[in-house]
Order: sequence, then C-alpha cells, then structure tokens
Amino acid sequence: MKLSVRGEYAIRALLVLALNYGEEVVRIQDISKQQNIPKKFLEQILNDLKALGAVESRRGAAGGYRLARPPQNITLASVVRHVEGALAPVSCVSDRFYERCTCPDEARCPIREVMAEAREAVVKVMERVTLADLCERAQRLGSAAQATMEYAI
Amino acid sequence: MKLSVRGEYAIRALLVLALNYGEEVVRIQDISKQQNIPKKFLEQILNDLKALGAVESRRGAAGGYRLARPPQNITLASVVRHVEGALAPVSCVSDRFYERCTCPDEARCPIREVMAEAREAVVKVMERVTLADLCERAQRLGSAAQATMEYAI
DNA sequence: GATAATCTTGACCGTATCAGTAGAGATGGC
DNA sequence: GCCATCTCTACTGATACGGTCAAGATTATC
Repeated sequence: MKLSVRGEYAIRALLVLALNYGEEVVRIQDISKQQNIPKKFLEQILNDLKALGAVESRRGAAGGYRLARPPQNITLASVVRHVEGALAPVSCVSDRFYERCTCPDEARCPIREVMAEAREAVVKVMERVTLADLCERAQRLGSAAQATMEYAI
Repeated sequence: MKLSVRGEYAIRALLVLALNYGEEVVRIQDISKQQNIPKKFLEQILNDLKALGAVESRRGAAGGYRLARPPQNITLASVVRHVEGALAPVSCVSDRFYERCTCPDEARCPIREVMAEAREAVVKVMERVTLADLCERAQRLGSAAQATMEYAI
C-alpha cells in the first residue's frame, strides 16, 4: 500500500516549484540539495513530470524547471497517478487502470466492495489536495521549505 | 499504492475459511481451485497466516485449514499489515512501521500531513471491516463464494 | 565565438521483491 | 503400510526500484 520513493520525490520537488511559482526557474541542483534527493535521479523524475504537463524547463545556462500550470491546478492525485499508476489497492476497482481480477465472480465479490471503499477514501484526499494547498499548509507550519522560498527570492 | 497479489490471495482464502467457519477444515486444494490461486503459492500464504494466529491447520490425510478465531475477530487491517507491512503510503506516517524520511523537516512537512490523512482514511476502512462483515456482504450479494459454502457443507 | 552551466537522453547496474515452482519430508486417517 | 495431506526450504525467472554514468544539445554570458 506504499508510495514508491520516486513518487515521494516527485511531490517534494513539485512543492519546491510551487513555493517558487511566478519566480524564475529553479535549478535541479538546488532542489536536489534542499530536499536530499539524488540529482541524477531527480532529473529523470522532473523530465517525466514534463510529460504530465505539470512542469516546463528552460535549457542551457541559467536553465531550470518551473511549474507549467498554476499550483491550484495540479492535484496530488494526478501526480501520483502519472508517476505510480493506480490509486486503488486492487486494479479491479480502478477506473483508469482497470484490469479484471482472477476471482471467480467479480461482480459479486465482497472484497471488491471493500476495496472500492478504500479507494474512494484515498482518492477523496488526493483529488482534493492541490499544490496550492500544500503551499498554504507549509506557510501555516512555518516549514523549512518556506525558508527555501525566501532564500530563492 | 497497490496491494500485492499475495495480499489479495490471503484475503480471498480467509474469506473462504470464514464462510466455512464452524465446519471441518478446508483443503488447500479446494480453496485453490475455487479461487483460482496457484496451490503451491497458497500453501506459503496460509502457512504465513498461521503465524498471525488467524488460521490453524490439521495435518495428514483429511487435513486442511480453518480459522483459528471467530471471523468477527479478524480485521482486514491486521491481515494486510501482516502480509504486506504498513498501510500508510509513506513510512514516516506509519505508527507500527515508522521510519524517518529524508525530507529536511519532518515535523513541519505539509506532505506528511496529507499522507497522514490518506493513511487515516484507509485505516478507517480496513480496521472496521472484519471477515464476518465480508461474509455478510457475500450473503447480501449472493455471490459465488456463498455457493462455495453450500457445496462445502 | 569560446566557455561554462545547465538540461536531455539513453544505457547501465546491483539489489530486492514478487509470483510462482519444485521437491523432500512429516503427519495422520484408513 | 499406503496415500493424501500439510510443512519447510530452496530455487527461479521476471520485473521494478533506486540510482549512476557518460555523451550530447542548448543557451547565457563574457
């Protein structure tokens, strides 16, 4: 039931970019240092997020990454789905990653009912929370990530 | 965010045993056939569930498995935790499988807050649902699993 | 235009986990 | 004693995970 490290890194990187939204691009190197994410690995992840349309990059010297859309427009659900795949615990209750399962009678499977409830519960949280929400929370918590923002400005 | 096949098989097997609770032991072979689970793989899983105290076995000819406790006494949460590990999406919000994460300031991490909410949502479902609940649902759904029960009696 | 800093791309690698198989052994009913 | 069953350990093949490396393309700046 766990998120992979890759997914966690993606969210952490996006949070940094969201805190710097409207500013110039942020270098991979800076995100890497501030968030303790291996630089080369982070390159892959950010590049992948470009395919999602969540970030855009500027190449060359003074290059870097920035959000491609406003933070309130990017939900955690979309990020996790893109990086990890289904949010559902079993794929027979996933709507975008549905696969038939091996149980004898899917339509009348009591386990499936419960898993669907679990899925609903998770989706409800992840769909509601946007990067903008994370920024608000960060502000409320007075986190180190916020200090990052001030430093970046 | 997905359950492994192993975890799914465990639950399906336990459901069969729960539907036959009070009766004689059920053979691995029967569970295997009814639920489309590879027999040898199921052996491992059931054996593992014995360590949890959820099932007990009788050896030799006319041997098999049965629940070691009443179905209303076995929650999905306990099963999944035993077979899969943490229910939480990231281990820094898990209480029984806690591990510090690599982010700069765990105490003030806005992502952690959200993940804790997601965890709560899942735990709430899995902790509430017992094998007895699954049996009730099966009855209500009139599922093939129930037909299984009748056959077994 | 040379240079240096950055992103881009794709190959690569070691490890762990997953799903499943195999086989020898222990147990108990008949 | 026979045979069907559970028990236990080892093994395998595939895949994903986490991460590194190297060479190249792009662009700001001097």
